[in-house]
Amino acid sequence: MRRHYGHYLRILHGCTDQFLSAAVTQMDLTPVQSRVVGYLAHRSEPPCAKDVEEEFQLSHPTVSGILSRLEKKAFVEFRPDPADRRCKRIYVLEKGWEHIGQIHRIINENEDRIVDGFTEEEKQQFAAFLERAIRNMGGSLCHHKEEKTE
Amino acid sequence: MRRHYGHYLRILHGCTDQFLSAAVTQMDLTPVQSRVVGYLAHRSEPPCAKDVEEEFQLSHPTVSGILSRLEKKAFVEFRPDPADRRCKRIYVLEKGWEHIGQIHRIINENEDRIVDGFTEEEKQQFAAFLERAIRNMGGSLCHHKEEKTE
DNA sequence: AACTAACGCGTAGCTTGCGACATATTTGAA
DNA sequence: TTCAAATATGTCGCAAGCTACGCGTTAGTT
Repeated sequence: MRRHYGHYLRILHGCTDQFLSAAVTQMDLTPVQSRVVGYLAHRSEPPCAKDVEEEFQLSHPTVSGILSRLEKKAFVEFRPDPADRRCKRIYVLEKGWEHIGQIHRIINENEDRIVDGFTEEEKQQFAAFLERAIRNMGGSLCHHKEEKTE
Repeated sequence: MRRHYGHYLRILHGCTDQFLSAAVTQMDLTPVQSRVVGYLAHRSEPPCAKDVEEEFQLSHPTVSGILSRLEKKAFVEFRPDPADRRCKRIYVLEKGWEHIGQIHRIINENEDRIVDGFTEEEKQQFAAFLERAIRNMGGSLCHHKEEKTE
């Protein structure tokens, strides 16, 4: 029996994005923007654009656009790295910090919703399947070493 | 332990799209366009845009754009439905039929790659997890009643 | 028959995704 | 030291995703 993993993945990704969208628009953020702010905030060292690219497996023009829109809305700010003038370090500003708690809450609710009704074992299996599939497709996972906990 | 299903889904969707992209660009198609042509071709009745929206769970402006680009490239053609003047039926043209075999082959290869190394049972579980997650997020699956087999 | 609601589609304007090309900086090797 | 390669970013132009709005057609109600 032929299954449609790619088709399902496309649809599921769309649903989760829509769900996230509904919850973060009130903060003047889009789904990806909220994820990026969440990532930036949990890092102890202010990352540069390249780090965001790797974490989210996105191309640099994509990340560049997301960050510049976050800058325009005063969620983040760029400051040159004195040690390497090619990099621009990304600093989360007040407007970003204000919403961090809610952003994490919303993202966590979203995660819980995806696997609602799953047993703990099923959740573990699902995550493992996703990781295996990502590796099959040549993707990589930066292992997200929770530098800051809140 | 907190897991990152949404993050993983985003990345996995990106990887599969890239993989598909590399394989279908030679036919002058994008990943979504190839999936849509595949869908249109396996239907016995020429569907209208609304059917595509439901099958792919996409908004109508998105589908409208995809279809008009396929029309511009002469993969498909629109003809008014005499019974309902609101609808435009979508007909696959020669240029579309030429590539159908290869499109299905590429999509199937893609599916196989996603679950490479999975046992039959794991494949079944993975598909079931995806379906459950889609329903959790309010999505629906048109049950894809393979009208045409080739 | 008339009117309203639901439906299918079109368009505008935005964000997000990409490849391709260009620029400036850093690093490493000759 | 010098020069090439690798690195980080900028920008352009496109496809794909959305919401919000509008327009004509169909269907259902009275």
